[in-house]
Amino acid sequence: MTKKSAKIRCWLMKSEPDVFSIDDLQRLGKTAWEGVRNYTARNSMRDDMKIGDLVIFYHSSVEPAGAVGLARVCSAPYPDPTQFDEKSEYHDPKATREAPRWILVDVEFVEKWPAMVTLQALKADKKLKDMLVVQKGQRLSVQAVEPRHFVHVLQLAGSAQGEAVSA
DNA sequence: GCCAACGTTGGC
DNA sequence: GCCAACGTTGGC
Repeated sequence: MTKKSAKIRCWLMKSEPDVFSIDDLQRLGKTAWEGVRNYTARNSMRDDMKIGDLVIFYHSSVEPAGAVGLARVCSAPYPDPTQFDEKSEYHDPKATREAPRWILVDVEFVEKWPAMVTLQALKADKKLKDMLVVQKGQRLSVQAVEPRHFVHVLQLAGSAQGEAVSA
């Protein structure tokens, strides 16, 4: 194992499929990851994400919940335009264009998996017991994923990218 | 729909 | 700067 693999940046991003699903991303090709209103999640997008980083797309608040595909970061961070939009449900009256509060990145579609890897399956896998998404009570919507966890999830999913990422 | 866990706000 | 109250997330 070389140090190179440790430098792979991997993420997991949650979305409620009723609001925005992997199918929506596939159809659009890419999207601005609007509406994140949590500072930890924002900081990840603002400070740590780089163009080309791979993202597990996760469907939350749905039965069953789980990982459904792969996306890729495809922009530098920039202010979430919805914070300035009074008509948006994501409007933030405390944000100004001079001092934006909420920063996002664009993500592009990579692949949809043949079947969801359910949260239940993630929780049942001993290799993933330290993965953030399976921890009780955790609800961070943008989270870093350790490469060993990332690769394993892709293997469970039968991802076409799995081989390339682990190589 | 319930509610545990967590994050944010605001009074002090 | 503490912490109670409140609002939200998200699994179940």
